[in-house]
Amino acid sequence: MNYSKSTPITIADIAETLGLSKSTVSRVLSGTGRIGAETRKRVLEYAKECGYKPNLIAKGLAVSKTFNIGVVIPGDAVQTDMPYFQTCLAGITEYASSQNYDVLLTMANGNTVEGVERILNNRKVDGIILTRLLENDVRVNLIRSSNVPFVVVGSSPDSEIFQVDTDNEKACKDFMNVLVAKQKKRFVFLCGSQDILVNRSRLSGFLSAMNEKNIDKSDYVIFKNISSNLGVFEKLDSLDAVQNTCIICGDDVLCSSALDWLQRKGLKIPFDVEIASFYNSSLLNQYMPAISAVNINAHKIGSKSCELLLNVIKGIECSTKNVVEHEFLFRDSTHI
Amino acid sequence: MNYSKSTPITIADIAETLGLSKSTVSRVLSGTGRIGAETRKRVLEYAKECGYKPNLIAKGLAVSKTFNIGVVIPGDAVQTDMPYFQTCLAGITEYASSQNYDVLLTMANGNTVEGVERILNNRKVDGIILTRLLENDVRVNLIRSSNVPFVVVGSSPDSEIFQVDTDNEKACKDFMNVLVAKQKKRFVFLCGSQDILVNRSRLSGFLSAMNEKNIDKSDYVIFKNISSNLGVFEKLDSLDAVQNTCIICGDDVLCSSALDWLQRKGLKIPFDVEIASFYNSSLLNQYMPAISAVNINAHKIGSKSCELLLNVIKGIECSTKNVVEHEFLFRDSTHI
DNA sequence: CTGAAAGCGCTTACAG
DNA sequence: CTGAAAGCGCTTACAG
Repeated sequence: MNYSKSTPITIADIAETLGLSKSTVSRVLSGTGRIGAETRKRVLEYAKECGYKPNLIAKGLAVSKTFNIGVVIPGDAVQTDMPYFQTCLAGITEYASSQNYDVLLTMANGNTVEGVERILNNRKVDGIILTRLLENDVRVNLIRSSNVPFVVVGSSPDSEIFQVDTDNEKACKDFMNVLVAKQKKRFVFLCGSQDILVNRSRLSGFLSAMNEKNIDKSDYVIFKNISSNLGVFEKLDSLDAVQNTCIICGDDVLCSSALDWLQRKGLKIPFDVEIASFYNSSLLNQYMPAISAVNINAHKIGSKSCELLLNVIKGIECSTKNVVEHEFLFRDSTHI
Repeated sequence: MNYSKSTPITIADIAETLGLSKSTVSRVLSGTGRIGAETRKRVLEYAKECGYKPNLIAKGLAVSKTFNIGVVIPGDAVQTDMPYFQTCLAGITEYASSQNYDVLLTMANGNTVEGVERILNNRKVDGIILTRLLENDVRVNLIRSSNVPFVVVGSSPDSEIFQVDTDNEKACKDFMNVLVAKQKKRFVFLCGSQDILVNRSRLSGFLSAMNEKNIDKSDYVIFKNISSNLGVFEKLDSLDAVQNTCIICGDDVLCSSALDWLQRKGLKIPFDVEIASFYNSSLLNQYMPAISAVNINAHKIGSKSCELLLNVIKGIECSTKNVVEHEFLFRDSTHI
């Protein structure tokens, strides 16, 4: 009965060898209730000595908690989104561990409930983080009706949903304002599908800056709903002159394509044309010269969302909108 | 006491309303022990009717299981590795759910024990999948001494470690054999760091094919330990003639760089030079023409490793080496 | 075939 | 400040 490996030590063991009751041992170990200084010391010392580790499952059963949070990430993330979600996930797991919580992972393909349903039925989590909200997301209804607390990574117009995101509109606007202030070039804005919320925000941000700075409509052109490499090529080919312009890319995929196009044309950055992106991911890391971009702190978005969730779980009053700061990277691809 | 939301129904509830003992209800619900047909029917029907869901935590406490597996993925995976691990993870989670298991995720940066230690201390998993083995991996010692079953995604010389992987050497050898049989070109092999096991295997595979087919040493050249874009450029620049060669890339990053170089030089694939990669990931998806490559089934590696782990946990005798089949994609970048 | 009881490892009123 | 007891929701010998 002494194989420490096969039978981890329990509170009962400690109580017995110390001649105390389980209640007392439990209380000092969980730091609750008033305990004699001497007793506390003995228990603490012995617990450390024998390497006692509480059984969280048992504790959970007793207090109706799991000390797990469920995280659902898109299983069908295209290559581009992945670095974002992966970094987010890193932020989440790090914060979770710091609070002695573990992460139960579910991958959901599209607007599918299975994974979330499982996690809910199995009752193995105290709360859920949803990392990509969809239009009419069936999963939020499901989670809601289960009464399990949840937060969303991203933005939702639903003001009752706890959410954390970057203020993309403001970020893009401010970024453009800096650019506009420092130079007089023609802007070409390449933007992705307007079905995606973040692309809309970026477009709004761009436009706000143009309006605020009174940029003449003839001094910028916007291409939206671009969805592919070829789309970018096509749009850029359609320009009468590209010299002396600054290409603004809605995200780093579009930016890669644009860079590809520039290279084929033999145009030099930033001399012939300047270029910048509204999202900086590792996709852009390789490029020389370095690309100016808005830098979104995915890691922090992750940890913040975890912190928020844990607070909601604890019943702490939380604000529903949470924004994490972005930063600007003005590098060699622009004259700033 | 009737708020179905706040208090999920338990076995005790069922037993009471059916006038049975908890034991009996438990037995029919878990399908163990002999039960009267009539009783079984009543219980099953009522359970379904009231939407009974077993509390896995409680069950786990009773039977000393968690119905969770821990998966540790590299937190510092560079962009290239990520699609591989992400796909693997998808395979793991899918198989796990099919067996009513959940996945506890840990991200480990490099040869770090923290995450694994947590997962072990918290005793929330029945087994662990390690998705990137390192030289002298401290984590395997840790896991071993904890007696928690584990399997590794990848290959290890340690024959006591349960592992699942593609047979990279064989894959590359066979791939080259096909290429050699169909054409007479000069081969240029670009290979990554020889500190990484998989790169060694690929090199061996390449060499085996060369030897087996009696290719003269003057008909191929090998560049190893290439670690960057520039490395590739440098090596390729050093060639006296590149026309009429077939470039074999050790992985898809090297391949991207090579493609980049070819484009800059204005060389046309497959007319001026052919090219193929020993690993096909989404990185290569974009290219026109499509790149011939060895296709590694990461999803299957994931699901297989999960299946293996679950079998090991059950105490089923398992073989320690497990290989999952690869396939060849001969596409337009080669004349096959 | 079914039930009463003890147990998994913890917590927490309730007494004292 | 400490302990005996009941409980979290399940399982499983042990009887019958």
